[in-house]
Formats: sequence, structure tokens, C-alpha cells
Amino acid sequence: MGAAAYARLRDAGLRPTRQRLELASLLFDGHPRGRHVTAEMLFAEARADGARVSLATVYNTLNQFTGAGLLREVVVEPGTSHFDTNTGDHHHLYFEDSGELRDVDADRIEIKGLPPIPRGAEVARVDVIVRLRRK
Amino acid sequence: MGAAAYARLRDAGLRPTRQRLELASLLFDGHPRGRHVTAEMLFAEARADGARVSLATVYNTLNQFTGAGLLREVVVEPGTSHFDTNTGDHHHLYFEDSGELRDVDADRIEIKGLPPIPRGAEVARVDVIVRLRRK
DNA sequence: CAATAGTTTAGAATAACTCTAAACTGCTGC
DNA sequence: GCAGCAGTTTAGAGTTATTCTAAACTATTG
Ligand SMILES: [Mn+2]
Ligand SMILES: [Mn+2]
Ligand SMILES: [Zn+2]
Ligand SMILES: [Zn+2]
Repeated sequence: MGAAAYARLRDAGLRPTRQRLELASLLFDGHPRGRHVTAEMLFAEARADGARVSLATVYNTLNQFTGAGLLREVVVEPGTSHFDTNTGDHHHLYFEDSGELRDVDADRIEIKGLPPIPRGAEVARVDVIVRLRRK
Repeated sequence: MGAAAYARLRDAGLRPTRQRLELASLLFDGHPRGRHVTAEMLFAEARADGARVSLATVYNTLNQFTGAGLLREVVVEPGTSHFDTNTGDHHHLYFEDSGELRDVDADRIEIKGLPPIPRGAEVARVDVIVRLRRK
């Protein structure tokens, strides 16, 4: 069950501890389409799953995974970070009412007319967020 | 000096108090190109200007101005909201190192390939954020 | 299996706000 | 002009998301 998680941590150079394995498993196993979670969401899920993990470790782990390129952080609202298991180039639909994030593949999208990048700077990433509300 | 600020508050249906006039003045007067401020930034600026305002009022005022359409809120990093005096349709360049936000006019930009809007939802706004780092 | 570097964790600390309730002030009407 | 009141301000307490601390634990290596 945790074989994929184990390999993932190894490849990322992260020591495969019980907590990291559990969290990686929850995040990645059986979720081919990618997930978007907050620290609290993942913490609740881990607890519900019977895992013994602290909230501090969930935060630490999410940040470490992000640093290692296993996750990416998406900021759509003040006050809470969302972590995204889809690290490929993509954008988001954000449902303001429910807080749901849905992926939009980047190569279906074309952005024209972006200004020239200032000298000495480079593009780290381009985020497109389509904010939706109930009609 | 505060005539423009006075009219602006009046038109927005906000009672022109000393604090609101001062903050509106700092935000809008002599800044035709628009500004991006955090609550702490505006608070410091007001204090430096000799204004007697509390931080709570700065927050209240920024939220009220936003509600009234005089400002808009931009979220680029977890933990802090930026308020934007440019309420027109536009996007942003975000310098990750310095935290600076720079406007990108929306009608210079064209976004193609956005997915269909789900039934029952409507687009509240589309945010494009080009994140830049030092090369 | 010992040694140790890396990890986890409870609880304290911080940062960015928001709330409360009391004091104050911009309008309105007289 | 001023009373009266709704709307506003504010100090300080409270909240929430997140990070820090430093002590206890564990994966890895020899
Ligand atoms: Mn972070
Ligand atoms: Mn707000
Ligand atoms: Zn995503
Ligand atoms: Zn702007």
C-alpha cells in the first residue's frame, strides 16, 4: 500500500518516517487527478484514518513536500494556504462559495500580451485564477 | 487638499470622517497610477504623516473602501492582504523578492482556452499573477 | 546494536486580523 | 447653534493560521 509513497519520499531525499508515509499516502495514493488540501483538512483526514500525527508535523510536512517539489502552494484567499498535488503547469477555477479549487490544464490555455519581463528578473510561475460565484 | 477625498467618500456613501479623509488622501491623492498597500504599510504611512488613526480603523477602512468599490483586495502571498487602488480590470506582476506588485493592463492581455463556466456559476473575476524572482 | 543526525511533538509564541464595548463625532432637525 | 442619535473610532481582548522551541524519539549507518 505504501510502496509508492515510500519511493516518492526516497526520490525526494526525505527520510521515510511513519508520519510522512501516511501523509504522502493520503495525498497521492488513488488520486490520479490531483488534490487541493489545507493543513487542517489533511490533519483531519489523517486523524480520521487513525494516523498519529500532530498538526505541527502536518505543517512541516506540507512545507517540506513543497520544498521538494512534491506539492505546490496555491494562495487564493487570505488566511489559508492550499497545497496542490498537481505540480505540473496548470491554473485554477476557484469556487468562492465552497472554497473548492479545480484544475485547468495549462496547455489548453494561451495567454497573450504579457508585458516584457523586467531586466534581472525571470518568471517563476504564472497563476491564473478564475474566481467563480453562484449565479 | 482633501477635496477629492471628500467627494470620493461622499460618492461612496461613506461618512467623511477625519480618519477616512486622511486615509483616502494618502491612498488616492497624487497617485494616478494606482497603489498597492497592506494595512501595516498604510498605518505606518498615516502615522508618519502625523495622522491620529488606530490600526483597527485602518483595517476597517480598507475593508469598507473595498466593499464600496474604491479598492480591491489582491492576495498574492499567505498571511497578508494587499489593497489595490486600481479597481479597473487588470492583472499583476509580483516581485517575490521585494513583495512589490505592479499593474498589467487587462486589455493588453488575452486569455484563450478557459474552460466553460460550470452551470449555475459566473465569473466574479479572473486574476493573472506573474510571479517573478531575481535571476 | 550504538551513535547520531534528522524528525516529531506539545505547547508557547507570533502575525494578521476581527470583535467588543465604551467613548466620540458627523449629520439632521429644530 | 445645539440636542440627539446613528454611525465611527479605538484600546484592548480574542481568534485563527502558522511557526518556533526544546525535549523526546527514530531512521540510518557503521
Ligand atoms: Mn510556506
Ligand atoms: Mn476581508
Ligand atoms: Zn491545482
Ligand atoms: Zn493592481
